[in-house]
Amino acid sequence: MNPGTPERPRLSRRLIAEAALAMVDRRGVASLSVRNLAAELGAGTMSLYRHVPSREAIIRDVVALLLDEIELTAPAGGGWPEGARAVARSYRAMALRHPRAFQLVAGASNREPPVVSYARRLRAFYAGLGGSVEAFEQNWSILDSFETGFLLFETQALLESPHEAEAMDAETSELARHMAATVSESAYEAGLEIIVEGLAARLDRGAGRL
Amino acid sequence: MNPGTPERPRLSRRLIAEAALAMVDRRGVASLSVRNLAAELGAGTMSLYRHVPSREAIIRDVVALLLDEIELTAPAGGGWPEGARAVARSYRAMALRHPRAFQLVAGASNREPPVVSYARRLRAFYAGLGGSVEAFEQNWSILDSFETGFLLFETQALLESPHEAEAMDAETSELARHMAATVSESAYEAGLEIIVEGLAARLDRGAGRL
DNA sequence: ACCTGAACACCGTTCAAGT
DNA sequence: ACCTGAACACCGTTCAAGT
Repeated sequence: MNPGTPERPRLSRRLIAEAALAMVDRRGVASLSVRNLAAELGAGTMSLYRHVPSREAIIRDVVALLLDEIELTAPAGGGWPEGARAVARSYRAMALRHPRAFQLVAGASNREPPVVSYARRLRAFYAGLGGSVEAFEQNWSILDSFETGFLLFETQALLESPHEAEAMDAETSELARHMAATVSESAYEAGLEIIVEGLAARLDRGAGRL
Repeated sequence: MNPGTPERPRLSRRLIAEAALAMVDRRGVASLSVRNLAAELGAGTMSLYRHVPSREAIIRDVVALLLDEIELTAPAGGGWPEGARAVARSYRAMALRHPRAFQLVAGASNREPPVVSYARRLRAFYAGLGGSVEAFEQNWSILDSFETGFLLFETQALLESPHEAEAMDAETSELARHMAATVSESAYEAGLEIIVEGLAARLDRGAGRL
């Protein structure tokens, strides 16, 4: 049992990613430094570089963890619109679980391996729903843009406590309050409905090709 | 005329913001350091702090410059839908002029003064169009989320040269190409049309309240 | 062979010394 | 009074010295 040695689990790329996500969730992206992370893991700074090539790679791994939390399941027989709604809700649930980390998802390039592999999962999911893969590929960016943009605003609003009305005049703080109130579950659902119905109508008219 | 002294214009908050935007446009957000910026302006690092309180404040000023580039004008008599389309196109034109800087706009909090004052301009613009200010406030986040999310993807795609297919297998690079192709002017117009029409239908049904 | 401390080239910002 | 260089407390990463 080697008593005296602390029971710290052995370093691995996965463990580093999980600790990084926990750190971002707790203290924000700015606090994620290789040095802080190593200290948190009880390791020397350079030991992390045995498992991971750079800070950027750690962030990519965090994005992969977050995208993996999105569940791709839908009620049977609902077709692609019901599938799109289910994914949108699972995406939002992930964002609200990780409001400080969500900006990493929004900022991730579509070229990064974790994003590409999420796109692959998503395509297979739509194919399994009986939808046209081609239609999915032509239109997913419209729905995804709305979801990502909305959740970026909503997670930001979530993190800003209302006590910040310090140096604001009455009209400004009223406007700020109004803006914060427009990002809500019902607004998300309303936008989702408009786009899903709009895309369905376009596809029915055979105008799905951009 | 004081010959021998270089004809460098005197430092000001505005000049610093403009130089910062130029630097981000040219070399990206990561390159924007107070030290680099001061060197570019031919000043000592600490001289900037006479005009601006922090790096974060400089970034806020850059966001203000970018939001000021969005033109709020619409063809007369078109009502709010025509106004929304005009703003959306002007927003996109700004984003494409500043693909590297756009992430600063997307990442800006709705609480920051430049964003609040842009919201104020926008509200006045819609009011002038004869639209209901209340309906605008209830629904702007849906349209704005789509636009911001889409432009975030499009500006990212714009900056990634296609030569990056290095370590990708054939299927992955094909998927990446597909994803990049879905962010285009016609996709933006399609999404815009779906949302504007959807919001118009909701408002006609009196369901504008979220 | 594997691990990691020291060192390098950067940061943003404080503060006191310079004019 | 105004300006700013030196210094402080950080970064990510390289590299060579340690085991």
